[in-house]
Amino acid sequence: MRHWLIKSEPDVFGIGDLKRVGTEPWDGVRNYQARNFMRDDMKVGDLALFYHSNSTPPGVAGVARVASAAYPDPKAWDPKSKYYDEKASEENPRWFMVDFKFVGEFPDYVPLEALRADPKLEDLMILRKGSRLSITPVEAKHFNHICKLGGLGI
DNA sequence: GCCAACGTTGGC
DNA sequence: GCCAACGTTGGC
Repeated sequence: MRHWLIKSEPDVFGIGDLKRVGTEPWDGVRNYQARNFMRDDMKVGDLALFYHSNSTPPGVAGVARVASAAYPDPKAWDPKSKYYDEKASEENPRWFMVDFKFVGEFPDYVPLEALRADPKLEDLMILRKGSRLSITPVEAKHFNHICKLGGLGI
């Protein structure tokens, strides 16, 4: 099993929203690297850290599980959607997504500052300068360590 | 609101 | 294939 970190703005969709709805299609990803991770590498059952970006403070809020194989993102060919892409179509979808299922919310929110301060997380991808990728792979040891910081036993 | 860093687009 | 211009991300 692989581990991931997914970013979301809590003002738009946060861990509380995922808890409420249970399962959510992760649509709107419009970055090729992130798409490739979902389409080619994610497997049902993989676990992901749920990161709150653009929040005060930013940090990891909980855990989600990959709940579907990748499938085309229909918003890509919906002209009314803000995720519309004129080069995508049902025949040639271009953008893919998976569903995420709520696993748990951290009893102890882990702020970005705590991630940065932790020598064990030195090479975590999102801590690299200029890292903006919304979906990144995470090593199992890092995943487990962050869950521990969050007070969630998986 | 600022702005550094990055990805994408399109002219050439 | 280069690269300038542009748009976006996301911390601060």
